[in-house]
Amino acid sequence: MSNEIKDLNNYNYTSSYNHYNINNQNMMNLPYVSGPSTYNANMISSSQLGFDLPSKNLSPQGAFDLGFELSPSSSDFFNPSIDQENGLYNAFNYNSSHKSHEVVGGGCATIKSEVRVSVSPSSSEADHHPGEDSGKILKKREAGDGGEDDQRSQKVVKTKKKEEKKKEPRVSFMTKTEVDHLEDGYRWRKYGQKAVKNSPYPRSYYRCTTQKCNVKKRVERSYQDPTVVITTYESQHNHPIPTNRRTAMFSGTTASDYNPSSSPVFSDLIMNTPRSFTNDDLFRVPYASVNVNPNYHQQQQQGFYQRESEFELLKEMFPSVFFKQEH
DNA sequence: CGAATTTGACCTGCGC
DNA sequence: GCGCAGGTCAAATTCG
Repeated sequence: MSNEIKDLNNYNYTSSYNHYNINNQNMMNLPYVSGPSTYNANMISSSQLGFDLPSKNLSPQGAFDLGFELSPSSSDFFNPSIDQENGLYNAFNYNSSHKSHEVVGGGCATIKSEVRVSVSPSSSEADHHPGEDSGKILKKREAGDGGEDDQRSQKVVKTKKKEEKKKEPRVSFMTKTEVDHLEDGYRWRKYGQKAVKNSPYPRSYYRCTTQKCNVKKRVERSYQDPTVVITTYESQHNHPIPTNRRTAMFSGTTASDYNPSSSPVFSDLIMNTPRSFTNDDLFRVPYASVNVNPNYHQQQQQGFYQRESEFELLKEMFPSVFFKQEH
């Protein structure tokens, strides 16, 4: 079975693939996860994010079930038929030229999927503490009132912010979809939208609507391939998926079923991310990616920041991915 | 009518 | 210091 997955995902292409640079942002060297997905009744009931794990760790079930709900009529995933020599660029070309709308009317169809994941320990904008936003607001309001005490407290806040910023984990996914905002089981409120430089597509900012949950996500479309949506999650959910979620995730997974160690919905990736990323050694550069592809891993061992520990880190980042495989 | 989205203004960090 | 870009706020608007 794992061989099947291998074939489906063209594991061979990974070496060049992993160096794909999207949007000229710092999300380069994105490790990716890929695998066949199953659409079932308008929902991914069993999507395999085939982390390129050592095959012994990769169960036929796939790395985990991807918790996105995708409208079959409006989305598809990366087609993993990649030119090995030219990497993902060719993947994009491939997709645009082949119009991979092999999707997926009614019933059930298995398609190939590909999602990239980037893990970052830092963020440009952190606000993982409830008070942070309010602090900002405070600043804003106080700017009008003035006051030296205010300015002093602002400085303190600023310093604290800086320290906190560095610890916020980020996870980025690249998904080939026509839907900008992918359902992941949680409830999000859009709080902003900005034009992105060099891109015709705006970036949308969402915040988890659950009280005291400070998870944010950014959604933007790649200007290089408009069919690719880059979703970046920041921080960790501190709550299960909302119970009354109309779009409860596959196989009836709801909050009542919630079990961080066993319900491998996409959201768990966030939820189970480590408490913090304080190990700067693991991340010497912003967005240093963790690539768990075995080939890539071997190839990059002589690199600067590809180390064994990164594999371990990813394990920690995605426990539901790794530990599920073990049995 | 409450919740969610839109959107212009504002804040912050960074490079020059 | 200035300008730019990213990120956030919050009033206005739209939606269900």
